[in-house]
Amino acid sequence: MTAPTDRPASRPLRKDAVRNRALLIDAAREVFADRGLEASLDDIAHRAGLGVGTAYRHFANKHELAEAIFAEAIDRVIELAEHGAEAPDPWTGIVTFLEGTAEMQTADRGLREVLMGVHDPERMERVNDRLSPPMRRMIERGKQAGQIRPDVEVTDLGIVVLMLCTVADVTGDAAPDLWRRYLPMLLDGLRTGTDLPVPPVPEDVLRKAMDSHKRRLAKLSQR
Amino acid sequence: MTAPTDRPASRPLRKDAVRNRALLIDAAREVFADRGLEASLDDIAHRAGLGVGTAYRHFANKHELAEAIFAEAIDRVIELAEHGAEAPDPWTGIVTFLEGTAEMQTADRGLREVLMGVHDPERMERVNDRLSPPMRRMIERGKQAGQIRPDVEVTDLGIVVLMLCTVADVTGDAAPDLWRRYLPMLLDGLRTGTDLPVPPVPEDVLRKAMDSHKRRLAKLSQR
Amino acid sequence: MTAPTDRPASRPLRKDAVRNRALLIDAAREVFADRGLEASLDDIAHRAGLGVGTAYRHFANKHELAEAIFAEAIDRVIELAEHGAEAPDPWTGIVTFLEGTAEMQTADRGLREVLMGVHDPERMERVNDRLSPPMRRMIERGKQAGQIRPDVEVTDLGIVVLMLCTVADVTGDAAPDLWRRYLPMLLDGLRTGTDLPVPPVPEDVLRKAMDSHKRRLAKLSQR
Amino acid sequence: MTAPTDRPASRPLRKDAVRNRALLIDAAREVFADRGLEASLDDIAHRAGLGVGTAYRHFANKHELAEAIFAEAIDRVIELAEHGAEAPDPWTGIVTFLEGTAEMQTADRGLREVLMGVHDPERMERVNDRLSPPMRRMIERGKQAGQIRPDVEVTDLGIVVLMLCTVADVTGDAAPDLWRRYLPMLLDGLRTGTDLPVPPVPEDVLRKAMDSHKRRLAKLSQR
DNA sequence: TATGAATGAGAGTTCATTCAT
DNA sequence: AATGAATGAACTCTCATTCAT
Repeated sequence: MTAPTDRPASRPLRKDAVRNRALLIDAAREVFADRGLEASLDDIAHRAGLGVGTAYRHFANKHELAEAIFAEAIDRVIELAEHGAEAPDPWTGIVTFLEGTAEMQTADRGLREVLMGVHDPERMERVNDRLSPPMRRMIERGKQAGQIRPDVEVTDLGIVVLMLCTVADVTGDAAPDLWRRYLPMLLDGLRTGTDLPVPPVPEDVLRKAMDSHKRRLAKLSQR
Repeated sequence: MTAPTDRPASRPLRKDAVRNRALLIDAAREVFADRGLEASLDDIAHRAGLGVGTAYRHFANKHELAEAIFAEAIDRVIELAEHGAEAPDPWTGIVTFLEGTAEMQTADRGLREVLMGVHDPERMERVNDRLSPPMRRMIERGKQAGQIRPDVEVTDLGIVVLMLCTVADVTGDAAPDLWRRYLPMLLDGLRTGTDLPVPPVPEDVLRKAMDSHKRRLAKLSQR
Repeated sequence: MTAPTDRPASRPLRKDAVRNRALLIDAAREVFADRGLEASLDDIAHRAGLGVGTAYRHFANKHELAEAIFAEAIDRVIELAEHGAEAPDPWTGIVTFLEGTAEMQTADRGLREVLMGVHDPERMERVNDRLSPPMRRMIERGKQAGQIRPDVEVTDLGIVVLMLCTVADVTGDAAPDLWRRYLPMLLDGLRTGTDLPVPPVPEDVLRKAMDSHKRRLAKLSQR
Repeated sequence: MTAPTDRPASRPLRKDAVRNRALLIDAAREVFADRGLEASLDDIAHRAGLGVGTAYRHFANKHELAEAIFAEAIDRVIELAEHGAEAPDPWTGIVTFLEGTAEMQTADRGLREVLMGVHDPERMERVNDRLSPPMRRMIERGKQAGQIRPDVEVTDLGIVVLMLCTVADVTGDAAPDLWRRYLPMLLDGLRTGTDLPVPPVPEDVLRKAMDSHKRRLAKLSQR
């Protein structure tokens, strides 16, 4: 019997177990921040002052640990999207969403990697399932308000985030705010600008593409 | 070292070595393109029809092999930059450079990864030394022609490439041309657009940042 | 040890313990029957609705738990032997004993494995101490009645059971009754048949042999 | 690239590699003999004075190593069957086959385990494919000569071997010849004897049964 | 010089057993 | 007394790198 990750609400976990789970998550955050998702569970466990087995009691595998760490962050990203979709002014909503997302990812390399895909594809699918609707709404509302060009699609929003994410990923601590320099460029692209020569990716195609991208990267963290 | 400098008629050995080096690089390109930088040296050597040992005669490391590939590709990127810097119309030069670079990276996953940074920082340094001047010229000429906004810097060009590169990396075979959709956005950003709220990164800062980024990623290939 | 010997009205605790012991044995039987002796104690405990720790309160080892099961089953086997030894017709007694034993083992994979030796040798010793006398009596009576050839020994009976047991073990659910096909062969062997070219094993030799056999197999369950 | 087990005849393996392969096989034989098939590859490699990696260069996994060790022995068992099938007197052929097989298994615990099924089911399948025809011929010829009762089937022969094998497995070194005592019993069963109350297993059913038996046991050696 | 065999650290994972709650 | 969290050794397998042939 493994991976109690989603215990439906059964027994509320012993006090020391709670503490150790927290220790593990803290340690994982630190270690992942230091050395990225390729760090070994052994290292994480020992940084937490615990044995490997304990890590495996709490998380079925590395994947789940990473998930646990970033679940919360992902929740907040989704919240950001939902807020963005409900903002009084659609355009402001989009800008706020993109800024917020980029800010979060700037602050946390682990999160960046996770959102860029070094992760379990299936769980990612679910994340996308939650992220798509508000993003779609943002776009729709922007179009209706004449703020977004008609040929923009949901996937464009995702790609924009991705590009900003890359900037943050590369500049890292050295220039943590550089992405802000490119945000307006991309916003302009969404809003006006010259014609876009290539049509957007259909959403399912993008998902599949990202899946295989992730699957590849995932091997790294799985080992 | 046996009778080194001057082997009158028996240079064929040298030729063999050259051929093997080429075979290795080709094989590495193929294998990396297929399976990314996590492919094993064994696989690469065998794809080249050689033994692992031979690979190690030519390259001290998996690192160096990747570098070699990088080197060749970078040579072509630098050529592209130099052509771009000499184009009759500065703006066209820039566009052509960016398109060419992105095209190259689209075609080869390994190259993408390598250019995105899984690499030896020092060699990268030298690459930048060669890439900077033409890129700087492109920008300067563009500014003089009034085609590029005055606050754009060399580093911006690099970042733009990086962002396009990410698009290609994620969409992969599923939508190999999608990056073209975002190129105009970013070109617009370079040309006109709203103000850029954050100043560009000084070049040395970016270099350092990318260095550490690379160092982190490099661990993957080192294993 | 708190106020041990004499707890006047509060014996319920003791009752609980008895119940839990039974629960564990039942669960172990089921799980072992399903998945063999390689099942984990965790699984068994949970099937019993108890914690692992509780299992360890009752049984020092996975060993001992298996023993406990063995013990109960062996009790029944011994009963079978005793009945067989007292049957009005000696031959019928033997046949009934062999059939009954084989039937029991057919029904329960765990029991089969346990009786085939994955077990603590010392406890086994004691089992043999109890099993030998009735088996010996069966043989003696059979000989006196002229139903059993004179050179048959107690150990032969054990070996015959073992052979039938193997048949059941291998055919499993696919042909749970196949062993019945071979029982008459072996019965014939006990009764008449050509000369047996090799003398029977002295009982102590067989015991030692089985001991080491068991010791080897026991490692499997010890892990 | 792994498991050169069946290299078609490519390069003939380096001299030291041949030596090490032999060392590994010897070590495996010893270790398996000592501690059974559950011994770890690590242990075997070190007993051979080699690193684990070397073991994995020669054999894709534990299975293949065991196979390699017993491949030869299995070949000899099959030869025995083929000789048995061609003996001038059918009955003598059968007896010789059974005796020979039992003798071989008596001498080698590892072989016993392998033939009893602690092994890769698929390869076992192939063994059976080679063993069935001669065994079938033995039976057919025996029946035609009136030496074998008409309701005996190929599977019976296999089961008989199995039973003898068990005897040898349990008595081990203590009474290595005891199985000979039971061979005549079973031979009588094949030849005359009382009616067999249960029909023989169809061959495919037995195979499936043994497969699942093996699969279960295989887990032990696979870990 | 080229080869590929050998190495061994290291990764992920499991589970019998102990021990704090 | 019962629980289940913690432990860590053990196991299989991979791969960058070295070195004998």
